[in-house]
Amino acid sequence: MVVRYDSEHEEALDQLFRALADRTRRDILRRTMVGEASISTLAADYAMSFAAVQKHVAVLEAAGLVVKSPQGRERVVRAEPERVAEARAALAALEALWHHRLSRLDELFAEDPPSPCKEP
Amino acid sequence: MVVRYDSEHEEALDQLFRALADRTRRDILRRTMVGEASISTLAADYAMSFAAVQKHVAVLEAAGLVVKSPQGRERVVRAEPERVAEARAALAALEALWHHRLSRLDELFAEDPPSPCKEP
DNA sequence: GTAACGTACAACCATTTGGTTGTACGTTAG
DNA sequence: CTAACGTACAACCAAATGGTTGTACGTTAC
Repeated sequence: MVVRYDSEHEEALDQLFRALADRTRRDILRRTMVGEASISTLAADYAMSFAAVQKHVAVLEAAGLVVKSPQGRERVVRAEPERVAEARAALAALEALWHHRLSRLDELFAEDPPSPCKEP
Repeated sequence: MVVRYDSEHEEALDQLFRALADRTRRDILRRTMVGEASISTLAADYAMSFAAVQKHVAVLEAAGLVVKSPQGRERVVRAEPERVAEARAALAALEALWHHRLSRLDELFAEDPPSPCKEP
């Protein structure tokens, strides 16, 4: 386990979190979580050009958070919840370090009973 | 509950996820989760200038993921696990939409028993 | 067949980001 | 006291980001 932190995985996390760091993209993600929608349907609700929304969807797709599939003359977008779960797992791993730290502190207390911490 | 999505909260999430979208910053976060460290201690391990690391710490601090406190002639950095938890909660909320969708599908199956889906 | 729709993609622009170097300032060690 | 250390901050630069408009192309409706 000396691999430190796998560069590919880190790159994937960069993409994941960057994709999540935009409110329009998070909103698209929410909407496509609830149910799939075409790009133009999505675009209709934002105060920006169709092309801009198209780019946001592309960013989400590159991050694996969303998949586009052709359906008639439109492309239908649906969210990929597993990918969101991956991001969440990465955060959980971060928090785990904290808990590990706490348990190290516990160890100190446990291994050091001769410490005179009793009340007088 | 018509507030759609609170703009301030969304801005905070933008900052949070953007701060997390950089491997150096995630690494700093990991290290300061395990135990606090001075900025120069942190900087020593990266192939970039001290000022660059200083900026990364500033981004983490602005996102609330880390706090700096003066200690002698150095500034000691420690992580703020609650903030990571907030980001994780936001992702969990996203995933919850997916589960909600599944339960809606369940409702359909439950509410629509007369649907003639039997095999012939 | 033609018009309208939905999408893709290129070119362009302003702003932000991630990095650099250089300078200044407080604190501690010797 | 002075030198070295740790930090802050400004100015600058290249590249990425988030947006625009314009053009082209396949599909559907009529």
